[in-house]
Amino acid sequence: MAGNKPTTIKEIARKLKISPSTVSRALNDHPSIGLVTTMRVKKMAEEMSYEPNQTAIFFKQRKTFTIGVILSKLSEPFFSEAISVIEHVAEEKKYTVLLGQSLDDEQRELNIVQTFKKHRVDGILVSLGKNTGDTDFMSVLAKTEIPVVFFDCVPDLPNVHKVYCDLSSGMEEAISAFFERGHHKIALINGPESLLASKDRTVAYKEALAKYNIPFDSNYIVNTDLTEQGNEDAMEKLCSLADRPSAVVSFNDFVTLDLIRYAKLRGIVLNQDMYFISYANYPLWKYMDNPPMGSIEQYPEQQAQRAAEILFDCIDKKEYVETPQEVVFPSKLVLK
Amino acid sequence: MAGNKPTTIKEIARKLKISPSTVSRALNDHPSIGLVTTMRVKKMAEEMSYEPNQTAIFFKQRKTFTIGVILSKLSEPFFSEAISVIEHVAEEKKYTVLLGQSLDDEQRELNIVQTFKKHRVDGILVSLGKNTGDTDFMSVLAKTEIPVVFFDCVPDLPNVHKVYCDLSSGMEEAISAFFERGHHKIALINGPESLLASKDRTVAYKEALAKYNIPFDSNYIVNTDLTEQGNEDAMEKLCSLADRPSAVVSFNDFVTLDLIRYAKLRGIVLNQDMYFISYANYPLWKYMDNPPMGSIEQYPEQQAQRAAEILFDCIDKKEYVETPQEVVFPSKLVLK
DNA sequence: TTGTATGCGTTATCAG
DNA sequence: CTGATAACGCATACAA
Repeated sequence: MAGNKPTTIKEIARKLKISPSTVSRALNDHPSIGLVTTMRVKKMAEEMSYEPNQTAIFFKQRKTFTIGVILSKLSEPFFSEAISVIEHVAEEKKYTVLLGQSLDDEQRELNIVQTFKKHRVDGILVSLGKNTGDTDFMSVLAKTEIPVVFFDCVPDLPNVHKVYCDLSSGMEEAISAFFERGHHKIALINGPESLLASKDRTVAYKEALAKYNIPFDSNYIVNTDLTEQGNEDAMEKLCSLADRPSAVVSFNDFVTLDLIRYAKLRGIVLNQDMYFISYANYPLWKYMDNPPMGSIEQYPEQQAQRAAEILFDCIDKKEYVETPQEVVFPSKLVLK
Repeated sequence: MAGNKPTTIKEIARKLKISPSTVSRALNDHPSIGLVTTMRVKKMAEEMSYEPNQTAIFFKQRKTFTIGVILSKLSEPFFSEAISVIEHVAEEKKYTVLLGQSLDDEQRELNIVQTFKKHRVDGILVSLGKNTGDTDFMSVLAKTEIPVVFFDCVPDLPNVHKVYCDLSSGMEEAISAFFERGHHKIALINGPESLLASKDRTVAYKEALAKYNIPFDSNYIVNTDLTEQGNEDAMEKLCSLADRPSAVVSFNDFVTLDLIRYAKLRGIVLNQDMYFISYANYPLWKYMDNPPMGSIEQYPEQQAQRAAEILFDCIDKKEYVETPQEVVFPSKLVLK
């Protein structure tokens, strides 16, 4: 734990009796520097355990080789998988990842962006919080030169880069799977109405019902605030209907966990009295004795991969990203 | 998306026909600057939408207000919980978090440290990878002035700050719980032998057995490499013993998931033919129809909280951290 | 092939 | 109270 100040280029130069610029160039393998000099410099740098001061370099180059990632929370497997991919892509590009969890709080989200701006990140990847009203957030972001790519939870705006999953294909497959098995009373337990993701599910649900000529019953859509209590309440509402549904598409796997648990309390037998399909396709079902009928894959890795690639192409000023990119993956039902 | 270069202090100064230093001071509420001037400057800064260039400030102040966090992987709830706490503490101190997942690969771990050093992070929090031999990693880290605090997976070294969970108390409680229920054939499915965490478990296991006068049988300790296959192999080994154990302490909850699954395939009835207790206390058991007997809580939040606090105290050069801190939380059995 | 000079944006020191 | 100047460490245009 010696108190040595870090070595600088100047010191190497002095020791070698050459100019700092030569040292700088040698260290950066500048072609105009003689091989011998280069070697000498590198050797000395090694000896003096020189470490370039990146803060100086960042400052000078107006680049930080850092990207910021904003997502709701890492405890959701979707995001922990996504960030792993992002980190991996970043690593290959010699970039580092600054992390910000919004916890679905819009104010936090705004703070994170401000912090990222201060830190002069070279780019930002965002999955919007579940309660984010587009407007404020976007206006803060718009005022910046920093390239931004949205993924998963994307704003309903043109002129931004976004990568997301089309929920409707999965919904269609879910309703189809239910229908084929004779279900006609199919409910939707949806997230908060304010949420774009919820709206999309509602639209997709109605469309899919229509496709199979199942009449839409507004009692069959209930909302949850995604808390345990909210999930149970939603389930209770459905169960107490005179015409109880035999199949449920739920907002996501976490919600379904609560639904199944609650159903059991109510004496409802899973995959007999009631069938479930939810979004996310989390790995947890594999270990359940009695998993729900299916889950809809939303491809976190692929989304993250594409989003990161687009972001880096923005940073590298590739031409094609001058027009807003919109990449849509179809979601896909996976039967359990 | 205007191509405006960010405003600088100089430009504000020029516009106001005063010197850059005055602007700087006004912006920082320096007491020696007149109220009027301060106001004028701030107003102009606002108008020109001035944003301080942090990279310049970092450079000058030799501080980045960034800490690096190295952990094995975020898909483990332990770490996603830990990082949330860390982020929270960092946020309060106006710090940002740089993320690095080692994925239990020592080479990656080393690269991450190098990157963090380059980025001149003000401090590093590390939970060592499961396969990390202390030596290399530590020597890289030792050569740095950057304060480091280890948590959870800590090196077996003095002279470093570390926060971790004492696995033996939980083990003792687990063996006790088994013993009270009449089990005498208690096995340990442990992680790789190379791992400190494994060694600790082995020691604790033997000690606890001794306490209850249960003779130690070396056949009752089997190792897994923590892959699904490894877990199944370990289980297979135990099951094929002439004197099959009736109770198992396993490395962690994820391993137990595989064990239970495999036990079922073998026709072994959970909580009847065989009982399980594992480390981690992940929230998943709540949703299982037939959970294992218990799980041992390792307090990710508390560990992360203390580790982060100590790190920031190092950064702030609090006196007490001049001597290496060692904080140990007891682990605790939670019956399901 | 190498050296010299300059500037990135900010703040601290010293003068006024 | 305010202004001029230097300095942080590095990269680069220009000179030699």
